[in-house]
Amino acid sequence: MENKLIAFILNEIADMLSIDETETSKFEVRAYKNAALVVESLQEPIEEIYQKGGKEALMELPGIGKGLAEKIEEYLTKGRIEKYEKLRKKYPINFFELTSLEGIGAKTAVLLYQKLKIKNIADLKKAIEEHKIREVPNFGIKSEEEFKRSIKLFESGKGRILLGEALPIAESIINKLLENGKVKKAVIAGSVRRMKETVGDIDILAITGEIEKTMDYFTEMEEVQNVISKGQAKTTVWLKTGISCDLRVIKSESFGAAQQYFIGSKEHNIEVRKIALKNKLKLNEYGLFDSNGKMISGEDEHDIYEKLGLQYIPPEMRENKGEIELAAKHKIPKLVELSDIKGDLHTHTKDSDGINSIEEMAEAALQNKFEYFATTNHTKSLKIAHGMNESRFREFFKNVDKLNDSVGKKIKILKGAEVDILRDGSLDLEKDMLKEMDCVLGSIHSFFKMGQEEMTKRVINAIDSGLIHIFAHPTGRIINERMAYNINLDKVAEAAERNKVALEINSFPNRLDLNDANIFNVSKYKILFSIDSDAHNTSHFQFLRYGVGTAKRGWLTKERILNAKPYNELIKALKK
DNA sequence: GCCGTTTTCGGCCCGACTGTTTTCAGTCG
Repeated sequence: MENKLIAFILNEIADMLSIDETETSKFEVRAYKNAALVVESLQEPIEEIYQKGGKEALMELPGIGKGLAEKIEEYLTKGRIEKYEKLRKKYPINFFELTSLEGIGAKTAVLLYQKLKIKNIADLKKAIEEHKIREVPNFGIKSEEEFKRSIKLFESGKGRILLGEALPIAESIINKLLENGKVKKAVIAGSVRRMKETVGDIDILAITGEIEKTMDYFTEMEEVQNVISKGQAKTTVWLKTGISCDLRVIKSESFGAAQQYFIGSKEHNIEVRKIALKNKLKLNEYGLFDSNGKMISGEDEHDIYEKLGLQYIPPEMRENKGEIELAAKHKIPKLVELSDIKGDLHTHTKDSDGINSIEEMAEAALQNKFEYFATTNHTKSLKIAHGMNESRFREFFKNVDKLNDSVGKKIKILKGAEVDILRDGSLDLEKDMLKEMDCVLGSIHSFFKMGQEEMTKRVINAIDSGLIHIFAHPTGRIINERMAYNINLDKVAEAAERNKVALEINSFPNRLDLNDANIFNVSKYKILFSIDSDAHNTSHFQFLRYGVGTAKRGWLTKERILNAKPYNELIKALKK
């Protein structure tokens, strides 16, 4: 797949063009940047698009016209783009590396190259050590320190953290701001609000009558490591947890506009602003304005979308993936909510690798107001997790039966297992045993490195067995730790449709598997999804909100969610 | 370099903060 590489080249061309900026090339730069984004987010390999429809098919893509289609064609047929080669000769700089440092864009990179022959981060490090940066015109000691800090950040690799870490921090900061009394209202914006699986920073919007005191309080919170910038409208701090946090002070008449703007995404906002322009209106973070500059909306986010002729768009959908077209037709689906989830179908107890007993899990499930949950311990071949064999399951289920007798009126406990799908696709427990269970998850915990064909066949074998209800964490990826195994999800979804097997959306913060893009892609099949916590202790039930957020990012409604069904319907669905 | 429900020419999202300067360019979101 050449998409990433072509996007990379288009980005570099944009960087290099931006150096010699005349009035016209400013927009050429934007065109290249925009095209890079389009190519990178394509679901299909661009070489396939080209093979099928040639240059004309490329020109069908948004933001790609004749010129860019020819550049892409040149790359696909000759393996090189002349314009790119020429620019590279002029600027032999590792732009990708240098511009990924905070505070360095293409122009600074070139200035550093022209003055100090700096081509990459290693060169920059050396120049900082030798205190050469401060000798360059327009730079000083502060710039030198800023670059040093950026490199440290880059090398620590802590640029992005898990949603599951960021959201609780953001909520805690908001609570403190509200308790402090100076802040009337505070909300989360940015990628945290959009429930992206990882986030690069935390954005908080607040209304306050006492700006300076609020900014002072914010910069002095115990979570803060150091202050990056501090102003009347915006203050940025670096948190001890290794992420930056922006606090923006908003006037109440602009609060809706600010939310619309700062929730993003950037790509979504650009499209919404274009719609405003088409209607001879202007939209910015302060409000929606008519051609006379009169504010016609701003306090309420819903009202802004409405005045633009758009249905309200849930933050999780705001990625410019077609949601604006749907909103214009008033066809935004009613997405699943956490309150729709009636129970959890993937949980563990201390009998395999969990922490709590089945009794404690039942109590916690009750507190979460579940109608039911399934207890699904690991099976015998997963030794590391104390996987259980048939006789241990039988013993364990006697306990569950007893517990159901006593709490069954309040909550139903389904007997199940997370059964290993072995190398050949067979299952790690006797068939008769599996048939007796209420809810069986199949999952992969071994031989992750199989080729795509073999891995896909292995999983389809398991799905075709008719013995599993849910295929758990379908790609096996662990964010920032382990790549997804190589599997053809389309074929898996086809098999799941055939066998009425649900695909899991595992809510564990470092899994979120299926992810948003996977969900979006396979939702074209007539399958259900199961949003599960994979709880290994009683507090893990709270992870469900991340799974629900991911499902919303994949545009799912509650009708598509197996465990949004009430108990009686769930049982019927599982019997099938 | 892209694009079209005023346009095949003339637009293209836009405001905040910083550093080093003294009026603004660069970067970011």
